Amino acid sequence: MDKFELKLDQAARAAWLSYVGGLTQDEIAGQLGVSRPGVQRLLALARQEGVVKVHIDHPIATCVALGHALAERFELRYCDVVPANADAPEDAARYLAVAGAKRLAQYVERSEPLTLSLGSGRSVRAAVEALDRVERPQHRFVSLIGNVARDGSSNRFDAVMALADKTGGERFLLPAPVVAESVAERQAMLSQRLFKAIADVAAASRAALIGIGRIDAQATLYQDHFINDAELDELLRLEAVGELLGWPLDSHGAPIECSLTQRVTSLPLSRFGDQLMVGIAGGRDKAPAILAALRGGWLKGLITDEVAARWILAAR
Amino acid sequence: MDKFELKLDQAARAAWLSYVGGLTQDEIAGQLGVSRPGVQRLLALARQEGVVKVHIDHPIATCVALGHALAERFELRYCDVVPANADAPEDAARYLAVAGAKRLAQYVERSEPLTLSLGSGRSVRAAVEALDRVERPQHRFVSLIGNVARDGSSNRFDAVMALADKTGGERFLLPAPVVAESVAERQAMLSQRLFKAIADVAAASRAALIGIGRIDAQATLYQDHFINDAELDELLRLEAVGELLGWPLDSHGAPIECSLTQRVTSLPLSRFGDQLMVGIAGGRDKAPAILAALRGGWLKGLITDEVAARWILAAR
DNA sequence: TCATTGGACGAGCAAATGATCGTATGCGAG
DNA sequence: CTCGCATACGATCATTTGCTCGTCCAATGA
Repeated sequence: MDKFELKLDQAARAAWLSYVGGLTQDEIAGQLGVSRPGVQRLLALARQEGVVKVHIDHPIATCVALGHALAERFELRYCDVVPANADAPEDAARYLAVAGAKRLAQYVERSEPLTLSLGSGRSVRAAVEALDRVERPQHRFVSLIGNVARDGSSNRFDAVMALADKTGGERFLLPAPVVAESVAERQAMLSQRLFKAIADVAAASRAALIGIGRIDAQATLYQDHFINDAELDELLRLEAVGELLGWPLDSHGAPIECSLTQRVTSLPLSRFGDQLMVGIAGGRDKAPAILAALRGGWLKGLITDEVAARWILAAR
Repeated sequence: MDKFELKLDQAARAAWLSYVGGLTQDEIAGQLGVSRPGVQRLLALARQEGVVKVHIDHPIATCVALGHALAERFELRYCDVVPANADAPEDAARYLAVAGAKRLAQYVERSEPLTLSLGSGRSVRAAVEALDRVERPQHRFVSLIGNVARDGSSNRFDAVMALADKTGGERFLLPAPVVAESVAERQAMLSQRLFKAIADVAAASRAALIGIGRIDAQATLYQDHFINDAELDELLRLEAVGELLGWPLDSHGAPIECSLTQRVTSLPLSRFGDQLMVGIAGGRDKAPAILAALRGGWLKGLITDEVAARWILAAR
């Protein structure tokens, strides 16, 4: 019999005793008549040779695996993947919100004063709503994207507003529409003292939770009338597939320069290099946009669902 | 969603990260936003609820499992089970011998002086033969069963002789036939000074490796003419199924008192209460005998093969 | 409203684990 | 036969793990 096979036999014995039998390495060493480090090596060999197979018998396991793969591929600090319930699509959105709320809670529950940024998107809003109410007046919450509608009214239902309401923290809202009417208007806004002050607060924030938008006829930017038909057409022509804070990205995640971007009032993406930008979005439709954001390296964290995760990993 | 299910979700996540992802509990704690002891508890829960399934992908695994089950059931210090190669039956005997030699080597290789007992049986002999030659003149080897044939000649091929030859150790042989011609002859032998001296050496031995014999027309005792037709018939009538050192046992492992046992010269089984008696035998045919020996509680170690192990465990 | 009890939580500690290093052992080439 | 190389082994140490205990919080009942 082969010398290597004999060793593998021993390794399999050791593996059984360790993983199934539940013995300690010392006991196994006694049983097999080798030293404790010898057992160590046998176990390492058994794992390396694939003799030991571990299976996690729970639906969530595939989600964790997907998240791990995404985190590895795109160098994320973390990636949460929630199950996509095919039977009840509305559940997926709720799962996403709960997962987002969990991450938010990790920050908000801390008692040291903290600055947190929030982007736009229904998912961000839903995450905030899923958060438990907790008194944290010491925190500051900044919106990274304008919350003024075309008609000049402030959006009462902004995520920052909701979060500040829930915690009693301070709120900092960008006093601007997402897209200015003209380049000159944008310049005027950006040079406001208040605007700069808010940008400073945002720069000091620990982390940011932002939505990821798609660019097509169902794009939020378009449906909420932040951009018009002509602007959408231009973006589609330039092959934009997604947007972060209103900044359009191509399929490789590179920012797209165009007439629209001359008038976007959000803080530039490049300003967030050192903070933990977390994207939250899910669903097959948003997958290409998420992939673009990941490829561009803009995100350090991601909260998504199984469907999007699978699509992205399959897209290579 | 159920509170318990949520916890199990978390537990499954933790289990995946730990067993598949290979993260430490500290890292998992960071990922999941719980304390390290929390992860500990989650992993314990996952194991307890059967979320984690470990499979050892190697034929030897079933052998180890069988051995473990036998050791548990019959309170053995250890139980080695070797694979039964259905294609090559002669291999089974060699495997058994190698396994026996391994256990023997554990004792023999020690440098402190050691006394070791050996019983009868082809398996014991084969185990000794499979042992590597090693110089250990400090050891003492005792035979627990007579090695004098009916014609008065000493059995040159006794296991003790072979082992002493291999190691240069001292040999102590019982100067008697296995079964005396008469009760009186047995008395005479047992009262010899030499006989008593050997019994004392045997009593001082650390461990004993003994064969397990079956009682039927193919019984070694009978085929080697240690007992005659009439004696075999008596044993069968009294429902003996096996023997240890010539002492017949019924199917529950209880010693059988009969005319034959009045003349057996081996040391009584009850004398070995405090030492490590290891049985070695395999094969479907010997399985009932092995089961009897186990049920009687005579053995503290067992070396057998897959076929016998399966039969014994199935016999309940 | 307050006391009580059950359960969860985290600090701290002992045991177990994985890894490194120096040493021994065997094997092949010269 | 001897040298050099490579491989394997076991002592030792840092890290990780499992566990115990005291504490706290929430639910329950008087």
